Amino acid sequence: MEFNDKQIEIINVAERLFAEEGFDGTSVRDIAKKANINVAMISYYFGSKEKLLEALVINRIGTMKLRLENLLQEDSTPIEKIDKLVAYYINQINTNRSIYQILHFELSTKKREINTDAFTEVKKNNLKIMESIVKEGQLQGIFQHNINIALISPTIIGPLIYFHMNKPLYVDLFDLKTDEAYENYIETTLTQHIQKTIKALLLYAN
Amino acid sequence: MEFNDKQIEIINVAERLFAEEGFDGTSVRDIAKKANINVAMISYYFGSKEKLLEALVINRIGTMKLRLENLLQEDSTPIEKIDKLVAYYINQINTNRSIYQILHFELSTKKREINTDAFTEVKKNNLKIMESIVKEGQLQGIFQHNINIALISPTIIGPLIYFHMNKPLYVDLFDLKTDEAYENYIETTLTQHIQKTIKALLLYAN
DNA sequence: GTTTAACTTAAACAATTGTTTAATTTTGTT
DNA sequence: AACAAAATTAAACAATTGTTTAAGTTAAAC
Repeated sequence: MEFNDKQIEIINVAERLFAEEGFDGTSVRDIAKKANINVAMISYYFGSKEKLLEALVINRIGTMKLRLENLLQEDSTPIEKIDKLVAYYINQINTNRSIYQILHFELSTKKREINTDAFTEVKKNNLKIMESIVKEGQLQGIFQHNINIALISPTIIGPLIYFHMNKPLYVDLFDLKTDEAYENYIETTLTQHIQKTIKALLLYAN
Repeated sequence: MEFNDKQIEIINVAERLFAEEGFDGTSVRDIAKKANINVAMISYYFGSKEKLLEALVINRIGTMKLRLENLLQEDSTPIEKIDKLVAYYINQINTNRSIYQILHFELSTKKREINTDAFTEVKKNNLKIMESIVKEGQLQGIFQHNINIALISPTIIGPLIYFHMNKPLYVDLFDLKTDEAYENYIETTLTQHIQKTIKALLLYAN
């Protein structure tokens, strides 16, 4: 599906508003106003508000496909690969924060039936990559063997999501007065913490 | 604030619907119908839909206060305490799943301004308890020292929340056909994984 | 038994919702 | 310049929203 400039603008505005106010908390008139278009254009271009959500989801997931294959081909150690993978995950979620927020809400509620197969596919693909890295480390005798590989992704992404969910708390605890300080904390301290956690699990846990 | 039976029933129904459909996705008529009361009763008892949400939040957080002090007083090892704490966290979130779902959405969106100070307080209290356990372990020379204690809670709760968010994925991956199998997986395998993760972090990471 | 307060109801309220209509303007093609 | 298609608009639409009203019923106090 190809979108023209106006459609892209509508999608961008919708993404921001759906993430900030929720799908049901956003009216088509809100979107129209912020996108400087007439309300009717949403139905005209997308058919309905719900189909706009679909278009948004499909469009964003399409650009979300991880290109991690190069991580595998590099001749770095499994540990280095884990570090890179974690950093990549975190960066991925941070740069696509809005759509993750939207999708996670939609996944958790029974309200709408949006097709998240593509989202699931992305996750299953990530799992495969994780699997190959861990097994390589196990073959080399570095990583432990009793590892539930499918639970590693939640152990990486979960803390980040939870951190975002409780932004006010952590802004307070770590004195992150500006958005920049907040983002910086995630990129440095939180990323390192998660890397350390995953490596500890793979290297030492029994 | 004391509630009579009818008010409690309204709050219970509202909790379920707000969690399942979102606050904005739930109409007062939906609540009234499921609670077998007249719509006007909601305004009559709570003032407004939004104040019903407030009442719900306050009421639930009130019963959420952790009683973990006994964990500290017991003469068990720091490692045992960590295991117990993780299990307690997981149980806590599972038994209060709906209100957590609601609160986390409200925390992530700018839509409404609900007072989450009590929620923050619960978390800060949990952090204190975590701090005392970790420091005890460090004093005994068991736990590592370069630990960011405030990031341990996200490392426990995050994976669980993420697991719930992606229930369809994990039901598929682990073949959890019934709700019972799903709950059982969390109580056993996921809990153990998280315990293992935290212990690895505390014992071995550097 | 009467009075008062609390509860419950159906109906009405105005505002907002997503969507459609029909008319007009813009754009591109010949 | 003439035409057709696409884009844009304001207005209208029916439905749903949260809340209020005013009349009614029930329960408790005296």
